[in-house]
Amino acid sequence: MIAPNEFFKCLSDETRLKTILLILHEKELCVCELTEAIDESQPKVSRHLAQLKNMSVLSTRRQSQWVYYRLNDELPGWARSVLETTLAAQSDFIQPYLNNLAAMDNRPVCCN
Amino acid sequence: MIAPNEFFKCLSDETRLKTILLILHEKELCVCELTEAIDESQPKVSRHLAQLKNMSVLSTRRQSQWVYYRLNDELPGWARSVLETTLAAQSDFIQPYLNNLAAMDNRPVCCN
DNA sequence: TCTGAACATACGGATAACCATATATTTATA
DNA sequence: TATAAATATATGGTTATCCGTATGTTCAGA
Repeated sequence: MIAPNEFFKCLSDETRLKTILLILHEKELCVCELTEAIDESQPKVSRHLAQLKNMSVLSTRRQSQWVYYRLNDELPGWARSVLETTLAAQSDFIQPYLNNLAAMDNRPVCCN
Repeated sequence: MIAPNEFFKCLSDETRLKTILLILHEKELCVCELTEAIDESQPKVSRHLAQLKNMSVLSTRRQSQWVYYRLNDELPGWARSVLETTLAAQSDFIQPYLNNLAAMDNRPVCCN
C-alpha cells in the first residue's frame, strides 16, 4: 500500500514519468528499449527502474538476457487511474519517445 | 501549463499533499485553519502554500487579515481529475485533519 | 569456458529540497 | 499611532535526490 505522496514522488522525476507512461502505453518494455526511447544512459534508466520496482510501482520478468518491466499488478486502482488520466492528457509529452521506439534499429527479439 | 512531473512534484511532499486535498475538500481555507488542521508550524505551511501558488496550483484571495487559498481555476482538467481521484481513494489519509478542522477552537470568522 | 550483450549496482560529488528559527509585512482595532 | 493577529519571507544548516563513471552480474552463444 504505497503512500499517496510516495507514489507522486515516483512521478515527480521526468525520467521516471516518461518510463512509466511508456510502459503503461506499451504494456511491457525492456531496459534497452526504454534507454533508446528516452535517450538516456543505461545506468540512469536502470537506477530509476530499480527505484520504481522497489516502490512496487513496476514489476519485472526476466526472459533470457532481457528484463521486462511492466506495471505492478498490485498497484492500487486509484494510482492506475492517475496514470491513465495522465497518459490520456499528456500524449504529446510521450509521443516523441514512442516515435523513437518505433524507429529503433536492432530492436531486440524480446520486444516483438 | 504546468509540466506533469512538476505537478506531481507538488504532490510528492506530505505537507503539500495534505493541504491540497484539504483545500479540494473544503473549497477554500485560510492559513491558520490549515496550520491547525495538519498541526504544522505556520512558516512551514506558509512556505509550502507559497510554492503551490507559485506553481499555479493554488490561488489566493485576501479578505481583511486572512488569506484564503483555493485551487487555481486555471488548473488543467487532468490535474484536477488526478486530485479528485486521489481524494476519493485516500479519504482515510485526510480524515484526521478534517477532524482537527472541525474541532478547531476559535475558528476565525473568515472560515464560516 | 570465453566473449559480448543486457542489466544492475557502488561510489563520489553536485544540486535541490526541506526545515527551524528569526524577522518582516499587512491589517484591524484600541 | 501603538499593538496584536495573520501571513510571508530570509537565513543557514541538514538531508535527500540525482547524476556520471566505473564496475559487477547474468545469460547466450561460439
